[in-house]
Amino acid sequence: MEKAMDTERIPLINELNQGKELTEQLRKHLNSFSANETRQFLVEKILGSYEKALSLLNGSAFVVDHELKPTIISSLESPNSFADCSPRSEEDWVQESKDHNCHKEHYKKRKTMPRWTEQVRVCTGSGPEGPLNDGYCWRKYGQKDILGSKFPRGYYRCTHRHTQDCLATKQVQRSDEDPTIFEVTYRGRHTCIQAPNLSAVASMINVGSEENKDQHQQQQQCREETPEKTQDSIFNFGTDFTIKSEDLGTGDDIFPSFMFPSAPNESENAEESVMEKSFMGDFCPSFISPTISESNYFSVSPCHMNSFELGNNEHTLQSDHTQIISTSTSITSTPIGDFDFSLIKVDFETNFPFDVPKFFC
DNA sequence: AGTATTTGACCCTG
DNA sequence: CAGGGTCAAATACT
Repeated sequence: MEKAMDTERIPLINELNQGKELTEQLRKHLNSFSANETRQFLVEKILGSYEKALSLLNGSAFVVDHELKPTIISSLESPNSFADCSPRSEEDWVQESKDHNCHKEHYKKRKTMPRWTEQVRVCTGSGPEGPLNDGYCWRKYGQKDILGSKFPRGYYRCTHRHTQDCLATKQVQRSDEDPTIFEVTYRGRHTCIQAPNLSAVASMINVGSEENKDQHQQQQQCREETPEKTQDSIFNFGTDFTIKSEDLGTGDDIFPSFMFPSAPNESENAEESVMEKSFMGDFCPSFISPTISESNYFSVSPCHMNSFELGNNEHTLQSDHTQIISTSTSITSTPIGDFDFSLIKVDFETNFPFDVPKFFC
């Protein structure tokens, strides 16, 4: 009896210890000039570790095998290292279940994938743009009319599903009562490494800088932006924005995000424009993760954004706000309260380039 | 030509 | 069995 308990607890304790160690390492990296990728990797690892611990607690079948080896950190600068030590992705079990022609198992596991919903309100005069873009590149793979809903539900999966075995998906459903509200349901955590988005922001600050060319190219792979659009958007950064979160008790790592306001858009098809044109598509998901203060409310003074107002941007976006109405209504993952908050903080502090001198006024 | 989206069919769950 | 979620061929776009 006692032994059985131990066999369950030991892996859990190991995971938690690992999370702690990783956090320590992350702290060290915060004080150094480590690459954002390194820090982001650590954050991913930490989250994975906690996630695994949670699934152990839940007895969940959601297995994320983050095997952190001490040597990994030293090779973090190599992008390949991410792939090499990437967690055992959900794709793996999909593949497994395919291989064994075991669809039932596959669906069982799919059911256990972390899932949470967020509502995004788009308050623009001419049409929504940007709010559904959470910093990741999504590819639409289906659309379905839902019984009782006026609007069809769109199904999206991570663009890097095949290249990086990232199984994150999301569903976008426009609200019946208020068409300006989009209900976005996320499933699964991103195991992919997306473009170094914050670096991209930095590169946009240093517009034209030669060394940032690659980053621009990489962003464009996401097919979300033309450089002009991106620039436009970052100017819009200058208006104030807020992050509001009511419930972040999920065990997942994406923490779907608030959006910065972006330029008005004439498009009739809200969802399309939202998915394809918004600036945030290339913004760092970690940065846009809601960093929650005690009051669950975080805002950044426009003053802090002034450095982005580089040009004579005429957009007036006071009414062009995107707001997360609510977040993270976790369905299958266990709320973890304060525990989660600390992770969010780590995430934010780790990725946000506060050390970029130009970022602040 | 390569990549993304659309859409009907298929499969699973409740 | 109905409804939801995913697949994959066809189509559109760049």
